[in-house]
Amino acid sequence: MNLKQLSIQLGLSQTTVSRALNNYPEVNEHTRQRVKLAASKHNYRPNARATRLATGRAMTIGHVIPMNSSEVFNPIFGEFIAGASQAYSRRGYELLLNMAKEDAEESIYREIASKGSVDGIIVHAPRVNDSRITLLQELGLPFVIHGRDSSNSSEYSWIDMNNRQAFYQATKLLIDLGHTKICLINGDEKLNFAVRRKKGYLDALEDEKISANADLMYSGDLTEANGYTAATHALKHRNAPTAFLVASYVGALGVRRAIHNAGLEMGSDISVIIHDDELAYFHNDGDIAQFTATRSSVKDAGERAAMMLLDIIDDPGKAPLNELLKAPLTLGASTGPVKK
Amino acid sequence: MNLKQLSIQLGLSQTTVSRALNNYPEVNEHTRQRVKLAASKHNYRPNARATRLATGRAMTIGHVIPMNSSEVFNPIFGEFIAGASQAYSRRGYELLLNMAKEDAEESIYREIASKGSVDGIIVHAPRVNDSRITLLQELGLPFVIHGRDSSNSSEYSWIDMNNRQAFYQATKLLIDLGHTKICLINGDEKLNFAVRRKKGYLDALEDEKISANADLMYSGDLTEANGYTAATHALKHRNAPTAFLVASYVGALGVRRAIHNAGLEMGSDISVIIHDDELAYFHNDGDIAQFTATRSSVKDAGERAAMMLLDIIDDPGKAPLNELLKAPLTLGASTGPVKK
DNA sequence: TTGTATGCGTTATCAT
DNA sequence: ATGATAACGCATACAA
Repeated sequence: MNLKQLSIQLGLSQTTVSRALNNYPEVNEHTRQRVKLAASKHNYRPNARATRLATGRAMTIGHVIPMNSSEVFNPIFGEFIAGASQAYSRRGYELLLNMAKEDAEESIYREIASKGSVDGIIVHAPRVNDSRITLLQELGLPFVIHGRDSSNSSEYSWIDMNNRQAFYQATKLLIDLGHTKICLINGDEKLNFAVRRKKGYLDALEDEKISANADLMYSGDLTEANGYTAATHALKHRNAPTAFLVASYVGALGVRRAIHNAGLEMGSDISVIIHDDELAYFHNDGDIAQFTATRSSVKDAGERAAMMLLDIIDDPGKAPLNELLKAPLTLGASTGPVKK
Repeated sequence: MNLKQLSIQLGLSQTTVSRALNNYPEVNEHTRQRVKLAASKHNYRPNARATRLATGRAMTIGHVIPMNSSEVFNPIFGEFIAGASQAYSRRGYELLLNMAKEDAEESIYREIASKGSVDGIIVHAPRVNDSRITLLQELGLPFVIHGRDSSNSSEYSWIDMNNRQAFYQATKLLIDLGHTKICLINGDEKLNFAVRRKKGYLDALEDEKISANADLMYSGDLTEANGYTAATHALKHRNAPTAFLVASYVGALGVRRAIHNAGLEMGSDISVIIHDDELAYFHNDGDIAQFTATRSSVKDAGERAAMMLLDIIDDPGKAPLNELLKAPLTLGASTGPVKK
């Protein structure tokens, strides 16, 4: 059933039927009711392909997720997207997922911009000095970045958490507890968020006159296995750490395994602080949370990012939007004073 | 730049330019080169909204992910979709993600079918006697299910792993090792896959004349926390299990935590077998795998499901496709003979 | 080998 | 308050 058929059935013009369904004010209320009834009776819905051509809007947002060589899908993306999806469905948008291979990146973005299957995109996992940002500014496609570049941060729209502050505060707490050998297990330091976190860690050490030790810093995809390997390695070091600062819950699961394997007890023998993205499959809850953590819901971030983007699309003239989320430090069972 | 402008630039008709770009054989090779050069020079790409209306195909596949009340995004979906995405990009398709609230399910599927923004869908997480299957058959929208209904399995297309067989074999191994008190920590038994796994477990017990004990069976979302809670509870039972059978790696991380908290050692004191979906963030590898496991790559399943669906779309007359994946049992460090 | 004319199913403009 | 007609940007049947 299409608009033409429906209008013939009703003895009205396509125009009137279309207007009735789209709630144009000028249409007679009785007519509107009659049209809507017939539409739902015949299960009519406007063809999206035609609507999109006619209006020039795709009513679709693209999420571009970089897939690196290891082709790993980070659970954090899923959660962020689940949040964004709520905003889209409220406002009649659909979500297109694009898993871009890093090597063909520029052409992928150019294609997205010119083919017109989306009205805007959310950019995930920005790198240090990410070339995508200037590219997207050139292309003129509305976008919001989950994260930031190092500079020029008010010239485009982004949402981010305060990575430096969170890791500064976490490191400070460990130092206050007497720890001086603190091992950082960080995300991939090609990515901007990881660099900011490292800076927070290093700044806190410096403020407390503790010299940083490169042997106690790891960087990589935050998988369980990588967390395990890094922590196991660190614990074998002649100057083994008494505390770990881990950039994700999933990575911390590997750290926890390494600690147990070394015959140590988390919280008493060894302290651990994580950053907790509040993933639904990895709740850090309970009477006392398992891990002391800086927390920030990545699902909320996704929803807010989506709303920002839709606002920008609705009002293309407006200035870029920026939002910096807090990540408060919450105490759990995994931290304690250093053992003498 | 659109087709009209490009064709004027070239002094050709839109038709010829269109044919040249779409590799129609009749167009002069020299003309084709000239057209393609101009197209890439001007960064021209056909407008997807127009192409879709003209061809009647969306070149897009929908993935419908049920979000239940807890609104949880399962990492397994992400991995499956990452696999599917590879097939789509090879064949020029895009991926639309639809996170459907369970309460409005029927209307969501009707809308997907009638609005025409996708050419087919992949259905995730089929339930027991899932009403979506007959609905989709009525609607006539091509679909592939990841999993199966209980019956009529050759009347629609699906890809699934042999859940019953996998869990039968795993249970059998535990029994061979002398375990009789085996605790099942299963997925949500509203879902079909979980029911099949339970059947494998129960069948093996029955074949070995071991009586099943409802106190040793848990069912729910396979989060770390739920795995922990279930295992902790089981270990406090007066007839505590000597082995766990866990339906996912993530759930098993919680089980592992519970075992450690109880002061037990996995592998020697307590055996654990998991089903391993081979998620990238949760590799069960190493010289000796951490967990003894039945394994089946859900990413591969996603890729194969996508290929099946595209084949069905290309040839609508063909009979439904079915594919049953094996999940071989591989030995790891988490199993051993029962302690006397 | 190229061009003309029509159609895809809507929305939007301009009349009435 | 309703209708006729054009426009969106392509693909394709038919003509040459």
